[in-house]
Amino acid sequence: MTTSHWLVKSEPNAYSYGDLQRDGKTVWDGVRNNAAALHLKAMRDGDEVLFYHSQEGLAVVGIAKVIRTAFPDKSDPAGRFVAVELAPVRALKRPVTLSEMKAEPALAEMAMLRQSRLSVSPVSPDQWRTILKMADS
DNA sequence: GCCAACGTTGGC
DNA sequence: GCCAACGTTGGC
Repeated sequence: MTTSHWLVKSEPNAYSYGDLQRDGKTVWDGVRNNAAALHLKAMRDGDEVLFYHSQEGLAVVGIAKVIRTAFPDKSDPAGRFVAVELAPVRALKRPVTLSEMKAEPALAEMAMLRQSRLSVSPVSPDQWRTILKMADS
């Protein structure tokens, strides 16, 4: 079975990568965008996820993994959206900032750069490798 | 704080 | 079913 790679955004003052490390795992709910929800549904157990801090930090700071695939998001009264569960893997040795990512030609096609408001987006194997290299991790 | 991008809502 | 108005996200 092949694993895929993803990127999720979170405002660190709402929920940071440090919070995920402290908690050990978390329910990734509250996504209210159809494109993002499709990506959540495509996640498989063990898929690895870049954790990006939006608003403050503006950088990929760590790696998480999917430990529970999509299930109904209890915080959605209409019952249309889904959540997954994530656990921390490791913090990056060095955060990779948005400006570095924008300056890297290998990342020009990255979904999160092309559509800045998308809170859950796919990451190709090449993009994944590039970002880890930029993080020295 | 401002504004661009983009999704959603509601009048017609 | 179209499209203008409005709300939200997120970078600057």
